[in-house]
Amino acid sequence: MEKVSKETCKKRLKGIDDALYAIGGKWKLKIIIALIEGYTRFNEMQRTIGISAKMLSLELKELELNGFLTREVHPGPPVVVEYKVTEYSDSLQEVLQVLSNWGEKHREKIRQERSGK
Amino acid sequence: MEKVSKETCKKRLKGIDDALYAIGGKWKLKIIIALIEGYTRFNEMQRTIGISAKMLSLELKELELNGFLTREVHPGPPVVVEYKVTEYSDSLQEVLQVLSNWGEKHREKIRQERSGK
DNA sequence: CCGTATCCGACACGATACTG
DNA sequence: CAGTATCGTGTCGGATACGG
Repeated sequence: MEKVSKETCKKRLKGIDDALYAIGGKWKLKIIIALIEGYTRFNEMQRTIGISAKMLSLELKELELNGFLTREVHPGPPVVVEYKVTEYSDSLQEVLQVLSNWGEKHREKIRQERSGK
Repeated sequence: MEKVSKETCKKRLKGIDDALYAIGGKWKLKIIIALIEGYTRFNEMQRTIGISAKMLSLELKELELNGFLTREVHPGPPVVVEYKVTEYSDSLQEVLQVLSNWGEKHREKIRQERSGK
């Protein structure tokens, strides 16, 4: 012990790799949060997340392809487009929770360090 | 209910934002894993993670500045440089575990979908 | 062994304008 | 409202070479 465990290390690295491939980047997790919290419309999400239309459009397509959400077009008029999370996105709830909590605590730590100077 | 809860949404978005700022990107989590698993040397980590010397050097500096690791130089000869995780990095254990597990399951899901065609 | 320096391409991302 | 098109910029990150 004390020394490197190559197997578990490789396994964890691989897992992180796969996760980042699917949900890495600046926007994907945020979009999924917005969807989970109930946002369904394009412009609504754009404002909430603070993302450009271009990026949102691109990311939504990727997320749909990967099974995280569905895109429904309700013929109008007015035509309405709704984005909804799939059940599969629920598997991310724990990830979201843990990561968001950590980020919150981390921010708090940074804040204290700066005021402590 | 059913409708958007703006408060919790904003809070989660902010948390994710802070987290990604500190540990986002392609390499930081992987480096921390390698350190936690016991790797301490530069070249060792480089090979294990599959990262270029340039990026590893850059990321190590950032991680040190943010309190995730320490850099120890043991005068030689031969001179030995060791990188070690700080206690604070332990706060990431849960994040790492959850994310890595999710990634593993996700990969498995993708694999099955492809073979199922 | 532990890096730094330099060059370079790819692309992530933003801003803006425009369309049905 | 829900996007697409275009343009421009910065950063990411690999390859290579080099130095203590």
